[in-house]
Amino acid sequence: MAERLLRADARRNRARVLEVAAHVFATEGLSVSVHEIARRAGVGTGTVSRHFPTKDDLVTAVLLTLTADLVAEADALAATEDPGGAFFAFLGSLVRAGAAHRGLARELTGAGAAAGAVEVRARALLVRAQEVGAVRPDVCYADVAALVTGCTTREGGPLETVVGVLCDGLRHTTRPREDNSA
Amino acid sequence: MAERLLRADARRNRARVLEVAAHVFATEGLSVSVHEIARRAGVGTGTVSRHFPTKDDLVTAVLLTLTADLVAEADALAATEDPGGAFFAFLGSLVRAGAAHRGLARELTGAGAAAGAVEVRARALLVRAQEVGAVRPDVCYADVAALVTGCTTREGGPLETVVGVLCDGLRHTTRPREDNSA
DNA sequence: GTATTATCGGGACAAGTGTCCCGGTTACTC
DNA sequence: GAGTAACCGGGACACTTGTCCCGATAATAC
Repeated sequence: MAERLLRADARRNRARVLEVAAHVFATEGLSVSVHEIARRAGVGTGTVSRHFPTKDDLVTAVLLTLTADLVAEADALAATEDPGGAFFAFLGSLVRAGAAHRGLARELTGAGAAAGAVEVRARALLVRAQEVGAVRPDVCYADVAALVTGCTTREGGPLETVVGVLCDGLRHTTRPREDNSA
Repeated sequence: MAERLLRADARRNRARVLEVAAHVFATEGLSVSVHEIARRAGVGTGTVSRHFPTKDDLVTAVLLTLTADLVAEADALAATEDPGGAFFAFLGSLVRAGAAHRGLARELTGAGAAAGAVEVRARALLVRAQEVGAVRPDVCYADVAALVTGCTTREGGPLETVVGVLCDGLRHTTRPREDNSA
């Protein structure tokens, strides 16, 4: 970490830009311009450009702050004794995080540089839940990611219902059919 | 319809632009420029601009050609004697249509001018399926639309699994709880 | 307090977008 | 087949976006 080498005002500005960007991306999507972010953060466009040479760098940095919490939660859940409960709990967290930062929802579950850590954990939780028979065995991570992304697009209402539907659908199983694959 | 007033070449060009736009929007999303669409259609940008004064007009026109089939199917299903089956069948069609035209998926279920007709039918099918107890009563159309949109983002694999998960989750019900609302 | 140097601000630039317009061409009418 | 008007092509324009640069400024070391 070379953060200590930054000057005090530079650290402040960097943090402020990151904060504003997170808020703006969450509420208005990734299409907001860098100029607008700089304006709202009260800095010049050059300042943003220096800390985050590319818009993609800015997006990645915002994603990193988001994924940190999710990664920590996933690791905690992975140590749980209830693989099914752990998976479904993380599913809810993913949806909530995605819905709270709508512009970044797709990137959250994707294989981007920042979200990779989340994906790895989500995959592991899924596999573990499937091994104990808590989640139907025919779904793969891409299926779950797509469905989660969809849930995050639910606007103007509570997320509980969509998450509930999703969990019920993933559960193993509506009607026991334990041995239709072996 | 004033289409008969168009000159022959104008009709041809209009159809060609529409065709190319549908294909391009489907495979590369709405962010493709009008210039690019004109180039691929082998016409000038002015030609596109005249038939569809605004890019939004072009998108709407493409959506209209898509929704026509869906509307017809929905009307046919609405006359069926199995509300549950009708709803789930239409759900599958919606997902397939959305996945085949990824750039327009969100607009398909939305309240845009062109997709309104689809939404009205989907709402009706949902309500009817809920009335006979085939679909859990706590979901609303916005929930379904969000989940369908998610399914359409599933890339590189078969859609059957996600649709299956979605249907199982929506079905009424994993464990009967008929009277928790009344 | 002064010198130094990292950092700032915002104007500038290139690339890309949607939209419009005009001279030329082609299809339809008689 | 000639006249007319609708239509075409693509260049032009205004605008936005991401990125870079440079003179001005303010923080840090001594």
